[in-house]
Amino acid sequence: MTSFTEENYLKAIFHLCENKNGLAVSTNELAEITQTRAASVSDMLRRLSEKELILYKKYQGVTLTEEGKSIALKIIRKHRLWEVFLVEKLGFGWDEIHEIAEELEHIDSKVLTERLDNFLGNPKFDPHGDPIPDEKGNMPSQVSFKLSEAVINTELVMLGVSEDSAPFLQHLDKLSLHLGAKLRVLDVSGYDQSLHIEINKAGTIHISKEVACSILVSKK
Amino acid sequence: MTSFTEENYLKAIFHLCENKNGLAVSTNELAEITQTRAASVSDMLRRLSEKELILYKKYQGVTLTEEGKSIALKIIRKHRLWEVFLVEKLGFGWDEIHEIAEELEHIDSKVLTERLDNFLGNPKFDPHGDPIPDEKGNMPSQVSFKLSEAVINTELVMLGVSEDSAPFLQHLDKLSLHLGAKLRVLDVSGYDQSLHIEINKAGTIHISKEVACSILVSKK
DNA sequence: ATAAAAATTTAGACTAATCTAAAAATTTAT
DNA sequence: ATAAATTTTTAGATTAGTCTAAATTTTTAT
Ligand SMILES: [Mn+2]
Ligand SMILES: [Mn+2]
Ligand SMILES: [Mn+2]
Ligand SMILES: [Mn+2]
Repeated sequence: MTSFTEENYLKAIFHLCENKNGLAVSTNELAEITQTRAASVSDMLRRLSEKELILYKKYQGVTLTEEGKSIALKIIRKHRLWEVFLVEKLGFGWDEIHEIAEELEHIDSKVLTERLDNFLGNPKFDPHGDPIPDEKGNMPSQVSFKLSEAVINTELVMLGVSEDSAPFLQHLDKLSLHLGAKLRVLDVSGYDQSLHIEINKAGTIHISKEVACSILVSKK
Repeated sequence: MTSFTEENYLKAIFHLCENKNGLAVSTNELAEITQTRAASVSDMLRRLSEKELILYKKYQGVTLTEEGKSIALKIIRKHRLWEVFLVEKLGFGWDEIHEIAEELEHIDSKVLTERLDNFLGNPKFDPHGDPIPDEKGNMPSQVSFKLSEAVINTELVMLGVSEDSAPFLQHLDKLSLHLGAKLRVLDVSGYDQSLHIEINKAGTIHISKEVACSILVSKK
């Protein structure tokens, strides 16, 4: 059995690896993301390694074994399914769900997960646009790029966000930037790289480079 | 903050107290219900007492303080709401939900609980007929008595069960004994006190005294 | 009223998860 | 290539929750 804590570590390793294209994750990175000290991480890595959930060479960072990856994907599946539930069924905003899903993701019942998935209509993406792995851990793929890298005047669709802090998501809400919105970059400032964009052919707004970097889009 | 474990102890004390009409609960009773040893219980009681969640005098048993009771009722509220969700929304049988609800009841989010309550239509009773406390901890009350104590030939409605083990509930399923069923006791055996009962004016069955003792009914 | 039995608590030990401080290894800069 | 800085690990301690075995208290039976 994997504990609540072990599951959080595996998930953190998975996410960090993902952002680094498979490169090994460092102790300090994990300490930061799990809100603990490096010493605690070292100790946990030793234990996860004994359980063969990670590949770990002292001082050389860590990656997941197949089994570790499989567990991480199951947690991520549950996290994202519960997020869909919270938004679609209970009417939560996308900025309010992360902490609750952090707890729900550890509920240990295969049949519950599969029934929930069905109840929700087998969604492929969560409310932040993140892909929901299937029972076997396969992620639906979706080609997307940062809004900040879009070609001017191209028709775009907003598919996701790469940050999910509440303040960021609330900021997007204020600007009416929701998943599915049709976007078009009208202009990029030469001074601060802020973007002037059109939303749903209706109005236009200005957004900072930082915001544009965290918005994921595809060509329409 | 109360831990997962502390919450389970408080809930156990609440339920045991309930069955004894407010009398103090013994260490051994708690050890049995929490699946631990008496020594572990003693230790936990010392800690809960320090937190002023229970009234505890060594060797004299334990009762809940108002605060302890309030926490226990919040957990029970969540347990029963999640049970309704599992049956009404996800299609689980009443025999499959207890263990899952044991985990879900510890999810700590007031707003989640209240939104779930609304989503479910503010149910007053769970799938086993047990009352769901409201936000303030008030239990809806319902007068019921054991089927084994019913007067012969009276019209009855099945309101709940006082045991919720899967084998017992599955046994009731096989006999088509569901909440809301209209029952009538036709006869009680002088030999083994087994009952001959009519269900929904449709058919009749024989049930043992033990089963009849765990079925709660009211006059129609 | 004593002794035996049962229930409960204490003592001492263990594991998981964490911490701080110190030691060791690796990386970076001169 | 060596020293300095940074990262990581180890050592030793702490807390929650559990256990077994022993001691203590309460209850029951003679
Ligand atoms: Mn989590
Ligand atoms: Mn998400
Ligand atoms: Mn529980
Ligand atoms: Mn129930």
